[in-house]
Amino acid sequence: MRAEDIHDRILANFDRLPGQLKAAARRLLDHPDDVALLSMRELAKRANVTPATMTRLAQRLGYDGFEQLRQPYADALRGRRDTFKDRAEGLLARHDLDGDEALVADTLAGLSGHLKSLSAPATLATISRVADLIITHDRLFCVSVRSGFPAAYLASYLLSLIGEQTILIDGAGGVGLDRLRSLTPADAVLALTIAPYTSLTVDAVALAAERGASIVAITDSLASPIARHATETILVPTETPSFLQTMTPAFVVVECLAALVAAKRGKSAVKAIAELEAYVARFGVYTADRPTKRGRS
Amino acid sequence: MRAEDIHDRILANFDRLPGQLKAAARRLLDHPDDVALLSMRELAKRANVTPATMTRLAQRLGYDGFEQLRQPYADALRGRRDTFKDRAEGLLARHDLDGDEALVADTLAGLSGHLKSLSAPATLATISRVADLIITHDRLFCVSVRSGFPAAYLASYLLSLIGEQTILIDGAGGVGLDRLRSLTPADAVLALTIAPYTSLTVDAVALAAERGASIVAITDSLASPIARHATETILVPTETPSFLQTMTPAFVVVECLAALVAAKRGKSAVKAIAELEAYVARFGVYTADRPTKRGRS
DNA sequence: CGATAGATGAAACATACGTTGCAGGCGGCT
DNA sequence: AGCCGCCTGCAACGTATGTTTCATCTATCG
Repeated sequence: MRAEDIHDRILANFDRLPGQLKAAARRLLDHPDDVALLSMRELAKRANVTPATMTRLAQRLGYDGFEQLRQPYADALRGRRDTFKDRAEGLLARHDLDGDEALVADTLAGLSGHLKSLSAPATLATISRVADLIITHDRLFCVSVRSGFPAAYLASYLLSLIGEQTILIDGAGGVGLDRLRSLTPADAVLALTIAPYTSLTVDAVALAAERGASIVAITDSLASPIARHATETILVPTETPSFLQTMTPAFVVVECLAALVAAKRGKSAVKAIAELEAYVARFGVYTADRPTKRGRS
Repeated sequence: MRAEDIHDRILANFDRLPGQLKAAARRLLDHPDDVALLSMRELAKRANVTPATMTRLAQRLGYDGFEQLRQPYADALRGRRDTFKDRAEGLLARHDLDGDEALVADTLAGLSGHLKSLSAPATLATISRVADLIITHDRLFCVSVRSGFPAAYLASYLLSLIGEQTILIDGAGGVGLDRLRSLTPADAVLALTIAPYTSLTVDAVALAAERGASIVAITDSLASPIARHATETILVPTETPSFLQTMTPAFVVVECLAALVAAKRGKSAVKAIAELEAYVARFGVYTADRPTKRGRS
């Protein structure tokens, strides 16, 4: 039930309400923000009404008590962004109750909510700035290991595809951060880690900060050790109904960044792809078995 | 004093804060809405912290008590409500977004639609069957290169995390498909490629079919060369507003599979994670700078 | 007019709140 | 090693919360 529904319900019965309840109801309609942010007693005082009246209003509207009535107002203030909260009770229980498919459906619904939260104006603006930042720097070093590695790899892969100079740092072969030696202020670093934070990524950012390179942090909190050194920080949600965390929002951010850089580069990006494809085709990387002529990667 | 100022103040002192206060402060940074809408005790519980710690944090930041700290967060919430309402009214009128942000917003909207299409009953059922298939086989070989590689890596990483036997085949080091030599009908192969299809992946599937292994194909068409040999096929959409294709749906499918397998494995999955974390901690893979001492969110 | 059902306010109630004092524990310093 | 200082969890405190009870008041109808 949403706060607006409560308002509808109030208005439907408004004329039939006795005087004091009417005054109380009016207060809710006129100052919805107060409902979640003030105590019920304070609310009653401002409506010139006894505390008991507020409880009675809630009951008259069909709720057990005032607390139940308050909740929708709180949700409205949040912008109803937590999709997971109500179902985050254990994964195992859910599996027993509703079956596999319910778990998957919940996960998908939650991710959908996360994507929506990424389109908050502030995040959009940050992503756009980061795309510019990538374009205006010589090289982009992508750093991440473990769960964050797929996104870093994808950033490196896609941006290379469209002609950017990128270097993937994943600690493979035990070379650690050796490749960061050549960092200059003309370079940028894209670092990605969520709690628990990986040392390699954190060290890379610290080093990059020392060298004066620009730093883009994709992470889960402003308090993250990599966020505090970063030029730009993109915060990504990671909660799922399971105890595993999701990297999908980070992955999506990377895809958006690539699309944005491609758009800004325009024709030169398309040309870079065409060249690479021709180059790669000679080595038989791709099969001849293509479904139609439309596809490309 | 505004909530943002508080955040600045927190970040300025963050490194100097003792562990528990850090965990508490982190909660404020990451969930500012909760500060005004939840009780302090509830807030403390969610940060895995004693109620007293919250009071102490407020005092350390220069406030008399928690109530004083809460007020700015409440103000911020009231202020934002108006801007939210304004946006909700002209949501489709995205003209105010500049080109960059519109592109990102469109991409996100498209992905959101793709996620919804994944929750079609048929797809849900397939994913569930694949999870069972993984559990009932000895080992899982994850095969993919190029754009699909992140998803294959993630599958291998997550499933290993929860105790499954997985082997990642990515052609690194030029060893190609050598590791598939040991394939038996008791093994399963998770293969992933979209048009243009990569030879390595297609060859791997052909080989696996010969050997009688079970095959899960994540791909973009029933006509895909890997779909035709597959025991189970999961179709993923790949279109975006850009000329780049998206791997996000495939990535999401993998995360769902991992969650499902974890749920089916139950406690043994949790135990596997705990063991691995203890193991890995000895090598300093993770920094000490963790949000709480107990747990992952 | 008297009876009665509903509305109202005051006060009592159990509960949860935010805070504080205390004692144990850990790490850094001489 | 021994000391000191700072964290930290626990338990208790006084207070404010939301609810309920009860007595009083009001309005309506026979």
